[in-house]
Amino acid sequence: MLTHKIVSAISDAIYHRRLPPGTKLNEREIAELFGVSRTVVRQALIRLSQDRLVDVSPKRSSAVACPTFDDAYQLYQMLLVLESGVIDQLTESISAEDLDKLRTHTLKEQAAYESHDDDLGDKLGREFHSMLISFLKNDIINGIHTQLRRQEALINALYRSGFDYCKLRDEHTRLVDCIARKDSTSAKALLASHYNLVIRGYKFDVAVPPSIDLKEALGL
Amino acid sequence: MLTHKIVSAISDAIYHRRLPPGTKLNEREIAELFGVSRTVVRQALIRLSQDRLVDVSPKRSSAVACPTFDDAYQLYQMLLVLESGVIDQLTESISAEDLDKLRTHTLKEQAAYESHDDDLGDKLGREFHSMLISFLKNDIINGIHTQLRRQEALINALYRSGFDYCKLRDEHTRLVDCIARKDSTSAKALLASHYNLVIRGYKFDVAVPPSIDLKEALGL
DNA sequence: AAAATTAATTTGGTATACCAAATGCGAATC
DNA sequence: GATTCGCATTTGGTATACCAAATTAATTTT
Repeated sequence: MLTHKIVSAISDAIYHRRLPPGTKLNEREIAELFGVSRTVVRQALIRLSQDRLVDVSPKRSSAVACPTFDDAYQLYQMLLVLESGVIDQLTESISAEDLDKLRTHTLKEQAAYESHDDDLGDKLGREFHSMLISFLKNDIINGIHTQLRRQEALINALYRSGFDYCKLRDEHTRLVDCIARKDSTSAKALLASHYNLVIRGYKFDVAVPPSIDLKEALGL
Repeated sequence: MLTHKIVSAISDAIYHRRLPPGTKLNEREIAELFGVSRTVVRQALIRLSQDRLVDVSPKRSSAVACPTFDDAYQLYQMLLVLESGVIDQLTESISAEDLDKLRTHTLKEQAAYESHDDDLGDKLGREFHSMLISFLKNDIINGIHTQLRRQEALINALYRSGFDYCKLRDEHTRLVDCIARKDSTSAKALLASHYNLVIRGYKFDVAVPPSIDLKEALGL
């Protein structure tokens, strides 16, 4: 299915911040870039808009979504709600192996931090949350979570300034400890302050994202 | 936008169990029923498939989704996770007016039960959960929740046998009490047993849903 | 008569064509 | 010189057309 190919390409480009928020997505242009018809592109844009990755207003050009600051708040509230609920479930049922996986992961995060590899640390930090969710083995929850993370990428592209990676990494380690001793209350409190920290790291003065060459951003 | 019209019509028909799971959705047939082109129908089906309301396999006719029993379990786990997280948030911040709204609603549920109006009781029972979620005023969470409830309708159509409305209604009342005294632990325990009860009410021997006249089901 | 094979028809995937609304640009006006 | 009006162009919404895969029906073969 060609549609899927285009959805992946665009959502990947958004996730890796090659397509900044606000970028106009002209249907004919994209169709030509991929060598397909507008029909397919249109279907792809519909999917992406349902994932809140692109804004589509009638008779007006679609564009990479520009989440407001309120959108960001709501997204992190949703992530908090979701992961809190997951932690409630996991503290009762998590296996020893899964706990080990989490611990191993936090060690990797620490290593990335110590070698000052910010991109890697960033990636690992996100993977930590995905890993946590995946332990529930619930496809619905996993799907929704990855969808939320894609939106987060968009928000980061807009609002993120420098992060305090050390602090975040440390919180992941402590979170694992809470889960290990089945202390879901502390775990959730930690999670809440974690996300608060993330939001606080945002800058309000949004720089208008530079316009971008579509062809290059999509890797074509 | 014609697409939206068709999405609404189909998802409404599914939600109100006029379109049973497994119903074949022929693109040309639907196009003709609505007096539109297949292009539009196809776009609608893509949206619906992303909401897990229709299954679409390549080169094979789309059909109203037939969730497995495992899908049902995962859905209720998701609902539990989501609503647990919401309750965590609400117990800290719910307003007196919102609490009143909940209480008023449970009274309505009781009235419906006493007058043996099962359909109304069912409707009110679902609205209770939606109301709870809506108090967070988070569009993302609301959107995902309504999407989940649509899937639930599909599951009910397949697996539901008789419900113990009395018990469910009573649990809603007790849930409100827990929230009122900010006892989120009990509230969540109640919610968990609530959903367990729902699942337990399901019957395993799935009757093959009767085939249906599309035109009638879509109200055309 | 049952099973397998093939021909006919249905049906989904994609491309192209057409229309109308929106955008952009240039000229005319104040 | 700034603003506004109107025309040209772009661009999204929908319909139609064509192809290939899948389903069904028919036919043949064992």
